[in-house]
Amino acid sequence: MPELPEVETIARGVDKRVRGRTIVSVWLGSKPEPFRSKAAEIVDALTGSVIERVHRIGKHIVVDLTRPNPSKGRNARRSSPVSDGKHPRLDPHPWRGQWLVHLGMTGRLLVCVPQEPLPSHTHAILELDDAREIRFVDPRRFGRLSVLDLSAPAEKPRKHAEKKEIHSQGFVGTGQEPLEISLADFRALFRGRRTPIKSALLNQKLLHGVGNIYADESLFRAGIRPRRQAGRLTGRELERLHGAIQSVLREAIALGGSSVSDYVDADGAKGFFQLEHKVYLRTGEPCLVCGAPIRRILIAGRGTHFCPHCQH
DNA sequence: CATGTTTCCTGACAGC
DNA sequence: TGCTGTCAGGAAACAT
Repeated sequence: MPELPEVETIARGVDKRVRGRTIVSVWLGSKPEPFRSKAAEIVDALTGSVIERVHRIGKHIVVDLTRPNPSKGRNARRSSPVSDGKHPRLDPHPWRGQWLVHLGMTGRLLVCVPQEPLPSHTHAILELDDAREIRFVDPRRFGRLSVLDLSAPAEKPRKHAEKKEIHSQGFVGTGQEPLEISLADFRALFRGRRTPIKSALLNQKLLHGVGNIYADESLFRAGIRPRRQAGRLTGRELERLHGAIQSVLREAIALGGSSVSDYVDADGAKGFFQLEHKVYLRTGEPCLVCGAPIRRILIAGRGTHFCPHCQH
């Protein structure tokens, strides 16, 4: 299941491969679940657009798009410079947009040549101008695709804008970045919350990017039991947790993420952080620090792994 | 508002 | 072998 380190790995890989390319055509599958925007809006936003950059915010892959010469009437601008046919000048006011990809549980974003056999559960294909394509594949269909039109008038709030996920400059995510948040802000996130710390870590409106694997691994590293009330952790414990989350995520990114179930990066390569897991999916196995059997409980419907001896 | 529960999906796996 | 049932889990929708 792709969490922050996996999404970061994929975004970097896709960026390296497709930055600067133009999307020539778009195919979307007929299953509706993966599409958060209307199919026509996705096709409109992507077709003919240049991929300026691919990056990560929370668990979302964000693809920045521009289109120097809008073709659709809705996007046309009076100020579009007229090309002289020889010198395609840079438009000072290009159409701008973003393609947002959430991989859910089983989503993949792959860059390959069209000759590569098409996996089943392929929901979107973007043909590029260098005869390669970007494929979105997701068997379980928990993943989501959407587009943002950043050139739309700012007066009328865009979709999701009221949820404060969208800034005028684009998608900003649902919560705070775990790798950037200060200790003071981190502490403030949990103040007064009675929910278990594990649930709070999974809440994307607080921190975004941490999922089940890294919540469990971080709590183990910080020596904190997952059922502890978030608001009752001591300052010292929150400081350990803040450090644990950041070190776990950084190490995982360095190893290309964790390949459990079927996670692969943009090249189809696996990560290696699953070899470093201390508690996740190790139910009944001895703790690597003290030897006590790792326990598994259910919190907020999620399998939660911890060492009953090392975590308090 | 805060928190807990249900729902969506398919592949993997257990049991017969 | 092949069927059926169960389960996992991110996040939105719904309930309390």
